[in-house]
Amino acid sequence: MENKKENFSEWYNEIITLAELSDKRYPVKGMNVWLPYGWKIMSLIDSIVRKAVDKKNFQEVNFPILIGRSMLEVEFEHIRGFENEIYWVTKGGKENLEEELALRPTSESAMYPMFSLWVRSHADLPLKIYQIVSVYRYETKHTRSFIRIREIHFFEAHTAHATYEDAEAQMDQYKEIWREISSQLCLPYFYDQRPDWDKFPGAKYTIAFDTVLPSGRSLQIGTIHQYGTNFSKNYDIKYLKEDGSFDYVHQTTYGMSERLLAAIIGIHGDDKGLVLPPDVAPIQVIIIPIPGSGVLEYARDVENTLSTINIRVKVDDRENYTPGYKFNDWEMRGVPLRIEVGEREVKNRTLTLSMRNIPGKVTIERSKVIYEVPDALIRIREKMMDDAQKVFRDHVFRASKLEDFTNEGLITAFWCGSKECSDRIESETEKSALGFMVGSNETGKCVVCGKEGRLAVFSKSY
RNA sequence: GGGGCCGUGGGGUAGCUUGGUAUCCUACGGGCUUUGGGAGCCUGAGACUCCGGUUCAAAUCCGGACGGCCCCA
Repeated sequence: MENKKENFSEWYNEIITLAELSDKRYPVKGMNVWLPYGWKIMSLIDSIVRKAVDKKNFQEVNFPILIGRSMLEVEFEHIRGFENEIYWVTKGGKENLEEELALRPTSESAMYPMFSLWVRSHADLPLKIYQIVSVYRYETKHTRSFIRIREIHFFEAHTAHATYEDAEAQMDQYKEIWREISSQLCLPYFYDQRPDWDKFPGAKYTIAFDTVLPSGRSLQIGTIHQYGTNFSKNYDIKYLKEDGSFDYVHQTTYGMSERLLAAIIGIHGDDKGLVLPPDVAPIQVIIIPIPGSGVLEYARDVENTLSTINIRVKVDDRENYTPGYKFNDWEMRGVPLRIEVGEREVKNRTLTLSMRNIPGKVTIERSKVIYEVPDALIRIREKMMDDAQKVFRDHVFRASKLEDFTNEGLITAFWCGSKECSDRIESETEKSALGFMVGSNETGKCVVCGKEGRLAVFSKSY
């Protein structure tokens, strides 16, 4: 196994193959074959997301993958932001299509013509929907599993509101949703308001959730966008107000992808392999029987008990592998909690527990398993969050001048907000502006030009 | 966008300079045996990315396609 700190890129690739998350041999560039274990983790991430947004009254929908050229090509900056990375379907069988069809790169242009039909009056607002689907982007930069791919597993929420204030309140609610999701995935982050030249095409403004991987490069793991009326004016989404007049709706979106999985792999993994947050572990508890009389029955009994309290548990009863092999195997796959049972445990009515991210083994009484196991899973999650926060803090550096931009990681510094100063920083340090740090009111002199600026975050990003 | 490196069983590789029999590790099937931190022995199956060229003969040399990796903008 590669060394994670020294050789992050190689380590990352290797663990994806070893843990059987995806099969990289598919012969079309940028396409990911999800293997059962990887897909299960992603599905668990999706269900956490679903639960969090459902609670806020979002409704799940599913739009078509194909978008007519005329729907996409409403004349404004949205399409120009994507035109270089759209896959086009130009033929049906042997015939050229009368209107070419795009594989959605994101779904605004698919959804908003329908929004225009759905929204009649203020009583239809707010409209809050989401979908979890594949979107397609013809990436020209080199692809990387779960980080830069051409078929993206995409969560996208879209809303429409009567007023800008309502849309702003939605932006705050997104942050509340993200706080819940990120704590279950144990992911630390900054909120950065993207510079105008880097915001989502068509948006009024974009706030990104940025984290950092052990390579020192930042990874955008989520974005929320305020559209104002930019899209509703182009897609004609109007509603009848109480006073009888018409007005355009104000819109927002929220996007995330399998980069969440990339962040989990990169941030929590170690030189033994994956470390999965209990909430997304396909197997939360693995029971390893050490062969002996009565052991297997004892193990299965514990498995049944844990199943009844909805723990994802499995007995590894493979006969052709030694316990030592199984220990290493499941640690590599990131299973949070292991229970060892042998004749010793059977005789004493005990269980031996080993937590993936906490050294040592502890012995508990068999009769207390339904309390001890959930408790251990909580401790594992808390430790993961603490460790991740610590590493994140260790990768954030404060700079007061350009010469301080030397560290591998996120740099915080004052910046006037101009493109010229950001370009200068990029050419001299390879790091570019992720944007102003949201939530900070600190002001000071721009590290480049010396004009009045605000606290911003810089990094080399994926 | 520009430049460089590379494609050999499922994975990792040797062989390529100097053309002729394809190496090892691992994983996989069968058998015996073992099992409290990656056991051992026996045995079996499995590969030169594709298309074209040179040649008596191509994994090896030449051209192209496809795919992968890295660096710079």
